[in-house]
Amino acid sequence: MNLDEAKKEFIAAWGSFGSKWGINRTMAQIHALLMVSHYPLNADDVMELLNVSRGNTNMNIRELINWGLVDRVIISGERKEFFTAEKDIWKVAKTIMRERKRRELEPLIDFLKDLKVNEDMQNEEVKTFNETIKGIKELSEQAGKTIDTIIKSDEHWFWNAFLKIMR
Amino acid sequence: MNLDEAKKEFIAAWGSFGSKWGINRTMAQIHALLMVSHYPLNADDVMELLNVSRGNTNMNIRELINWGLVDRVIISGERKEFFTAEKDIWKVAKTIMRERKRRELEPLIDFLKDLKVNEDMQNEEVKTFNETIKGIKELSEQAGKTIDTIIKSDEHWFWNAFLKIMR
DNA sequence: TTTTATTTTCAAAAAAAACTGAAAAATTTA
DNA sequence: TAAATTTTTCAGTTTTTTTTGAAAATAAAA
Repeated sequence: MNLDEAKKEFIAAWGSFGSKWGINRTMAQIHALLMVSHYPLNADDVMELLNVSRGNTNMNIRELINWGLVDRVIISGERKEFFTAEKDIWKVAKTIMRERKRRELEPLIDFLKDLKVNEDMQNEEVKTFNETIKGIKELSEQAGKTIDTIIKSDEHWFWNAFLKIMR
Repeated sequence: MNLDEAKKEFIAAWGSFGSKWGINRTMAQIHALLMVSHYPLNADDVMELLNVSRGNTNMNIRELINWGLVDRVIISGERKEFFTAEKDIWKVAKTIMRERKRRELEPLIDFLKDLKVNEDMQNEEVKTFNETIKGIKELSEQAGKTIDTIIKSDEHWFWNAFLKIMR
């Protein structure tokens, strides 16, 4: 397989994988394109390579920047803005975990904190409900702590430690 | 807050949380409804409680059964089928991890195995590309192994072991 | 300042996903 | 067996999400 074919396939696969996890296809494809691009690209490059409009390109790049997955790059002598993405997948994974925690897990935990039935608390059904919610809240909190630990950790340290425990 | 209000809020929240992770809202809501229901429910119950059509109810329940998140229950004397969902969130989480691994992670790993540029392999750009892909493949494999370990493990053993390592 | 280049916005269009409801199929009871 | 009930299917509809493209805003150059 040659480089261009391989890149194309990777971009398509990353787009389809992302869309199964609630990330829109174009955003995932732009991310993939920048991850495998040796040089920073500008908006026109992205438009041409992925066949998407200027507006779409602009909005999804901005969103990727908000996620911390893409950075603006200044190239001297160039008037247009250029963009790059981190290539170290471990760092990428940490960024995604941090953001999903902040955007989705933490709001869920806050919501669950206030969700308790105070009436008729000796009723079996009420007890079960409160326990189910408590279980979800605790699992979410534990997941949040785990993410924090992973984010702070060095890749090799983390996996080695994990494998040791798991043995 | 009373039980019915709390259930309603939980169902709405679970639906919205699910849809951020690529699960359709109704499917997540049916799952939530069954998780907090003290008794098995039939299709008519679900239709009425969530205000959705019979077809929608049927398809999403089937999908939840495919995921292993909902079970059919036979109630003697009843002609209709009834449904329940596991209430232990740890078991639920393990089921979801196992299924997402099987449906999404493993296909990605298989795809990445075949994705290698063999032409011009001393070229810097080709080298970088192959390394990026290799990194993604290795992280995915590691994630897969971690999921396998979690699935096999007992909840308390897992968290205790994890906390010990992480300290 | 004016002109040119670039980026951003957003209403409208297109595409994708989800949902409905009634007919068909399957199952159970009589 | 036929009748009654329940479940499933899926073409058509609705809703939601994504995308376009042109105008407006911004920034840089002349």
